[in-house]
Amino acid sequence: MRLTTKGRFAVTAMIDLGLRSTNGPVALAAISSRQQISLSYLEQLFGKLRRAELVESTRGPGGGYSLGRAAAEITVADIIVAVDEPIDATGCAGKENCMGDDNGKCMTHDLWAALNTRMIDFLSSITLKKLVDEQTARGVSIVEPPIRRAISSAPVVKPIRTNAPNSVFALGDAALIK
Amino acid sequence: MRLTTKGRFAVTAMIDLGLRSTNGPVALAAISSRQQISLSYLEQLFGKLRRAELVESTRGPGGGYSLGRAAAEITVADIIVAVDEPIDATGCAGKENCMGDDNGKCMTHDLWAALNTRMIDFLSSITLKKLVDEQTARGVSIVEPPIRRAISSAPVVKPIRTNAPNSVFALGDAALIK
DNA sequence: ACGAACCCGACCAAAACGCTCGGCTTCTGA
DNA sequence: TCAGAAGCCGAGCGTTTTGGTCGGGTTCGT
Repeated sequence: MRLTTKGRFAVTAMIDLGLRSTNGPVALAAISSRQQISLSYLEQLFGKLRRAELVESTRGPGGGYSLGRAAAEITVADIIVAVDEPIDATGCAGKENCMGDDNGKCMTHDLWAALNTRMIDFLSSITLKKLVDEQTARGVSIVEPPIRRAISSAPVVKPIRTNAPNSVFALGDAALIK
Repeated sequence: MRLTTKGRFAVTAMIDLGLRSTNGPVALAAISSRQQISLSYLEQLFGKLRRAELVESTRGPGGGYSLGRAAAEITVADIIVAVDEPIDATGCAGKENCMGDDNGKCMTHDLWAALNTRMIDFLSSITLKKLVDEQTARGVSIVEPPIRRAISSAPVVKPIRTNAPNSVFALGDAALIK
């Protein structure tokens, strides 16, 4: 269970999807412009999400992505596990041959097993539906005009974003952490 | 709030420290050989931990590190925040000028603020004391001979470890995730 | 058939990860 | 007093991850 911006992007996109997937599939380009995530990056993320069967795709014009199952059945843990590679921090990769000098048992292994399951349990308790409801409660306007051949203006604002993994500004977190 | 092996190493080392810091400071070399973490890497981590006042250092022979305050007053969140760089996943780095096409409010920002605080709250609820107690309950033998000029053998086993951030084997997680 | 949308793989720069190395300061004990 | 144990510190290094671009495809509605 890793926790990076990648998983955060995925969760954000999934919420966006959950907010407007009531009437037909949602195109990635729409999510891209709304959430300011690069389209190609979204494609990668949704490739994994689709392989994890969290979303379904419909190709061709008018297509896009829809939720693979009910929003109440999708948890944050599902999403993060789907997009992030698994890590092993035990030092003894699952094996039991790990022992220090004086203590004959590997401490790290069971420790992280415990903490990891706690994390998963926690993030599994937060469903996508809960997050979506929070957003609608906060009054996010979901207009999504049922397009169907009506656009000509709105020349697709390219999301400007440096390729720096984390921005120099962390002031958003300054209030959060501590 | 990022969650990588870095923070895991730090927590592991802090538990090791909490386990044996009852009688005097603990040398990093001891933690290194027990937990199989490179000494120099430990030095970097403990540099940050010291600057965060989670540990105190005593120099000179017989020196080492001890907890900066009671183990019950140190949380996992404290440790992780101390060693990991902060990240910003909001897209709008704390500012309010972020708005999509149709919705005039930034969704991502408050969303991650909420989820982030939830994570912090959760990890803040786990104290170092709790983890240390779990370990002693599981019967970790803490012998730590009060050395004082008595070593000549035991030629400091160099911790072998690839410099791969996460090992190829993730079987430890296979049982944990899902 | 045009084009909207998903699909996919290659590639890329910057950053973080985990670690090494070398030199330094501080302090203890013989 | 002085060797050595320990913390301190910064430069650097190879690899992986991150976030992204590009170019080409395959479907499929209109």
